[in-house]
Amino acid sequence: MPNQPFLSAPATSATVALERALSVHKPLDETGLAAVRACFATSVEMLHGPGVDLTPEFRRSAARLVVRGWIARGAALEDGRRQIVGLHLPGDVMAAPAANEADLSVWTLTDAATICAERFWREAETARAAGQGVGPAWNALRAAERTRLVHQIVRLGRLSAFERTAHLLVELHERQVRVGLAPPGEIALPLTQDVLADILGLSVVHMNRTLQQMRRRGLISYQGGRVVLPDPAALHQAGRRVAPDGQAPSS
Amino acid sequence: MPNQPFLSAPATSATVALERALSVHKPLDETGLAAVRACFATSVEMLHGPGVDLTPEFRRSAARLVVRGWIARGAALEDGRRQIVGLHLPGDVMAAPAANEADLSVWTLTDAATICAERFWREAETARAAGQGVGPAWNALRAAERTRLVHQIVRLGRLSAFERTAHLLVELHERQVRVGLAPPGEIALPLTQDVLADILGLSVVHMNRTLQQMRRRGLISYQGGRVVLPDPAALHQAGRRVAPDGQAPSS
DNA sequence: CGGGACCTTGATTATCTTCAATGCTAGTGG
DNA sequence: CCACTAGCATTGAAGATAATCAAGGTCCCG
Repeated sequence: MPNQPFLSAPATSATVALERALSVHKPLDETGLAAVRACFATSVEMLHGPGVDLTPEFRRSAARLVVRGWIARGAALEDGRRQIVGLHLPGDVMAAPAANEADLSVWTLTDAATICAERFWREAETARAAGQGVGPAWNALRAAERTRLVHQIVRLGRLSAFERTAHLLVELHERQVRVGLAPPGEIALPLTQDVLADILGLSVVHMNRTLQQMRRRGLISYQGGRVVLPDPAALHQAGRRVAPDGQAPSS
Repeated sequence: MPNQPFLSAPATSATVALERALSVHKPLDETGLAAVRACFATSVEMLHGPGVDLTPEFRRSAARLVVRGWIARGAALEDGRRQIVGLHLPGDVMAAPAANEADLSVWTLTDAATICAERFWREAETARAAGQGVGPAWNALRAAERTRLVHQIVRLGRLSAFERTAHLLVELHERQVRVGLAPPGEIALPLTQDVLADILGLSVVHMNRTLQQMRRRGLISYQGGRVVLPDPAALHQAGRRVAPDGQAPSS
């Protein structure tokens, strides 16, 4: 259990995922591309094992780019309950939990690699205020992050366990397909049901049963951290309607 | 039911609440004060009745300052379910729902007055990127808004109805006391239990019973839109622990 | 007085949690 | 190679929490 981060080779291509994410809004030209890369030129990738608290990293840099792996941001209550607020995927720029979010922490869910993004953050924010360069794209990324928070609230507040699950999977699907992390109809999901439960505000047991229900209905199938969505549209529909407790088709 | 907004006198002092909110971080000097006021000098206050959708207003201006009244931002599902994502109080600057938040809407909960804040928004964002003028204060306000979203997620995901209610009340209390909207130990709460239920992801019936429970335990008392908190610390505690179903002390 | 908005109550049902096992698989050390 | 363990998925049973359904009740207002 490597609690101690390792250093890795200086990474010039570590920004590939970020470049893709920014390009979703509008493809970056050569100048923009170079500017983004320059922000990470002197930085060194840091490797983290799974289940590692990233708070120490954030003490040194207030923003980090996810190069590889899945990272969770969430709160842990005194009595052991845990709520994951959002997920960070490769290409995401994570801000350190703010001072008024002292109860929040950020930790790795899988093996992961991150890199300091303070310089990029500053430059992107400036560009945003000016509406120049990566500004609009960066703005779109930040807006998408906020929208995900809002969706999380609606999920937890008003959707049933079944709907929540479908809704989350659809969101992850769109998010991954958009930046090329997964082909259409598939999701990379290297998460235990335990973690999924903490995202969706459910108990592990109920999470398990809900996933079984979705499999029985043929909405999903999965193995080894890879989820297949035979009919994304149907799943999308399931995320916005109350799911009647239908009979299992098998015998 | 005035669905049509009225115009009111040009408002120079409409920014009082905003000035207070900004000053929480660091008192504004004369220059800063003047700069803020200048952003609203030529604007006209707009009056809205309760229960009015503000989407049309946002079509004309992407940001509005709440001068008076309570405003909700939330999503309505096709089948009638409704989840309020956040509340806007006097002094808040509301951004129009983003393009990727098409399912979101903003509506008044009480009589309200708003004013266009596009110019202020632009200037504040510039100041923020530069770290000058109202930049830091504006940054703090925006961070606080994000923190409230996060808290909302934790509430809905992992707190019981009782805890949720306590947690929300504590948050509203701190928020109002900070900007002088309520004296310590009190909260202005001009909301129906129906609306509270839509904030906390509960049914109206259960909302009602939960509030009764809190009253029976002496944690709150209220009448006419004004909640009294005899012991804010106890309420705060109630927001972070599972509430055992104790007996009512009366009789 | 009637109507509407809101609060309250009781009874019933559904959803979800908790508790307690069991099984499976991969990794580990003998 | 095999017992041994740890982490994860799964299952059944029981219980808690919250939703739903269906009435009343109160207050205010036209």
